[in-house]
Amino acid sequence: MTHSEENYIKGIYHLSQGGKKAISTTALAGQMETKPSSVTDMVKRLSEKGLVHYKKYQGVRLTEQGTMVALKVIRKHRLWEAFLVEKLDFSWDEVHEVAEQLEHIESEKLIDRLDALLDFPDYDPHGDPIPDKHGRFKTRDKKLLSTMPVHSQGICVGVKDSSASFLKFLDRNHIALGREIQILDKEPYDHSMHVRIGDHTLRISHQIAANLYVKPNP
Amino acid sequence: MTHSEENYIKGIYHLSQGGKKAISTTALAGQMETKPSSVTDMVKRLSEKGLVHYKKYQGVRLTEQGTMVALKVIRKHRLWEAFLVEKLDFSWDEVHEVAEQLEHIESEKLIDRLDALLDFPDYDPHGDPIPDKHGRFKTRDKKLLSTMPVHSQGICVGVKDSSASFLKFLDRNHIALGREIQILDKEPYDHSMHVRIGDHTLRISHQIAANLYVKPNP
DNA sequence: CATAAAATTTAGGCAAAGCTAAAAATATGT
DNA sequence: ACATATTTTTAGCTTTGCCTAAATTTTATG
Repeated sequence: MTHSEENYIKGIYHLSQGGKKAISTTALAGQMETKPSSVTDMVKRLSEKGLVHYKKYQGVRLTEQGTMVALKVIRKHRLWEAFLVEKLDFSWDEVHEVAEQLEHIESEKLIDRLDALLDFPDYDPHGDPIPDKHGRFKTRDKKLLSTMPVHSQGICVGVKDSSASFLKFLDRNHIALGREIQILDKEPYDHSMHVRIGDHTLRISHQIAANLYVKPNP
Repeated sequence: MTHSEENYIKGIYHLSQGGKKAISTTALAGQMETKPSSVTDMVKRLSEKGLVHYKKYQGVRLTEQGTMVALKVIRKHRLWEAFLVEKLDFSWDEVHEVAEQLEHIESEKLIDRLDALLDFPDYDPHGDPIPDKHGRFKTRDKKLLSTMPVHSQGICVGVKDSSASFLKFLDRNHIALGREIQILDKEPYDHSMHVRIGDHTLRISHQIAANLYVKPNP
């Protein structure tokens, strides 16, 4: 498997999340930041290797085998992110780029030892689940902050957008995974909200609330 | 820089060790396990990028810039090897392949943090010096065991051949870096020798002795 | 339902990195 | 010194992965 092939597989997997319909060439081109014609080329190669189902003009879907490849790459990516944060003191907005490179290193032993070194973590620094070596992972009860009712509260457990700019915004506002968050008030007009994080409060736009996952308190 | 370019630069550096003469196309092809015609192609590219001096039929030499690139790749390679042994319990015969991949990861921060995590090691698991971030490294007083006189003794500090088979041989015979070694006797006929390692003795062929570095006791 | 718009594929090219076979330059041996 | 052997380069082809432009298929619209 080339790096490029692995990246396409991962791209298809991400676009497929929450829906098992075929992914369009254009959508995949968008994800991969490339041209549709390049996608067509690659998708044919992947199809010949049995990693995707592909019929002309019908879009693309991962095969069983392709899904396993995707989960392996994602496992590596997320374990490396955890390593960078836990062992090398990277901040959570710095890890993605480096993990994009590290995820292509081929060594089962390496990744299993890394897993052990980190004490078999279930989630990466952004709250995304880390598949185990068989591709299984824990899903957790979480909702976007924007979907929660006034006065409800919970624990911040993940981000939907993991861009550096969003993560830095969260840092500046003392919002970190594991923190308790409570919705004090919601503004119907623009859907902004007033929240309490730990012991101080702030106003949050809808865009922010729609990218932060919270595990609601029962 | 592509991985392939980095590998060629590293290959030229290794062949240049102990001698500043130009490296022949054939020699480099041997090192890179490729054909001379492929070497010619690559060497032209590297020359255009200012990484090597190259004149047709005259062989190739690293420029100042090329040498810095080589030292950076070697630094990464050796730091990763140290990491694999120290933190992930790899044995010294398992690290090379994985480090060949890891050495191409591009992130200054990553490599500096790794250096710190390992407490700024001077040598890798095979006893080779690790260049610092400016390309400087410590050389140490060492001789091949085969060149040392009868009754002399010293400490094992490195290997010339770091193939898995040689390293496994050393393991099986309780020869590890840091161990004291003493030459009890030399056989003039085949240059084999009788040595003491720690508190037991064994017979060693010339081929073994010619691949083990020892720091002689004064 | 015909036709325009959008999506997709094909065709043809390019650069990297390799290969083989042939040509050219250098080295070697008598 | 000259013929031969060896080394090195060139030329032309392959694959991967991308591109643009053109052709084709699907979809959407009046």
